[in-house]
Amino acid sequence: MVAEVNVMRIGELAEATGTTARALRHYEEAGLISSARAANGYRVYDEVAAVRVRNIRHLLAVGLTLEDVRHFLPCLDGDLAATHPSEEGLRVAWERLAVLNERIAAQAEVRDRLEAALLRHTGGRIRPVA
Amino acid sequence: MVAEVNVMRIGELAEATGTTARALRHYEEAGLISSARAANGYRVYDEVAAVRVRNIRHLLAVGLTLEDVRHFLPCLDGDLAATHPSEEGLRVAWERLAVLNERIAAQAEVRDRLEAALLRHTGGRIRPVA
DNA sequence: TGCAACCCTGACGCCGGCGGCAAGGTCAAG
DNA sequence: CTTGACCTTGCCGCCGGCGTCAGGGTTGCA
Repeated sequence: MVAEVNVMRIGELAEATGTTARALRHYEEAGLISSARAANGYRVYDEVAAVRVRNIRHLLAVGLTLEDVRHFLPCLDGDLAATHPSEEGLRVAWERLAVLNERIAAQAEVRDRLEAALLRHTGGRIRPVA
Repeated sequence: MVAEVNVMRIGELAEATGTTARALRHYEEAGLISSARAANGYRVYDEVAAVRVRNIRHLLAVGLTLEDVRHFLPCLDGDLAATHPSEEGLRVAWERLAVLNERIAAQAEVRDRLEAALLRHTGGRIRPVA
């Protein structure tokens, strides 16, 4: 018997993965997911797509960009946590980590300057935030 | 005797303050600086403008936005470090500091997640950044 | 006289991940 | 038949601080 796969449309997939139809179309436009089409033109997905989207969302949530995620294409359909990521993926992720670190450091430096200036102007007395 | 003030055009002011003519027009458009006009339509500035622009740049450099700087308008023409800033200015600056802190914290959280994920995938061995 | 170096206004581009609207087509339920 | 909930493509908006054209005018100097 051929098991009928759990066919879903974009709205269902969005709800199942905690995102929106708009975002899913965006991921498709970015080349991260693909879709079959029903006779009426509607996008049709199977349950593997849900895994894929959840993996994409996970990678985005840890600070990667859509461009970065593209390098993870080969391992998006499995269990990301269990899968041994490709050298490519690791390299991209480490680079992204470095970028995040730089960005955070730059902002922290700015923050420190502002804080120092405020402390000078308040004579060192601590001032409430709001 | 009426001391002739050091009249300068936008290019000179830009160079004197370490910025660009485009930025100065932008500040003017944002209502942060004003300019007199020569007969030919060129913007004309005095040396007070240079102080003002340097103060603006300083505030931007410590993380304020152009919108924030607007609240400092009354004290932009003097020595910012020596001037006692207005309650208004202090309030805005403390709020901005809070915003910066939140933003940095959010990004740091993301960074930590990515780092943790990478450390898991490399078995805890430390991996070089580049 | 002609050129280079200034200046002007107005307007689009950028970066990223979508949100949201317009202007439709599709389909099941009542 | 109609309503309403879905779906489609396409495109502008956002946030911020400008960069960078385009398409002009103005000036000093050789």
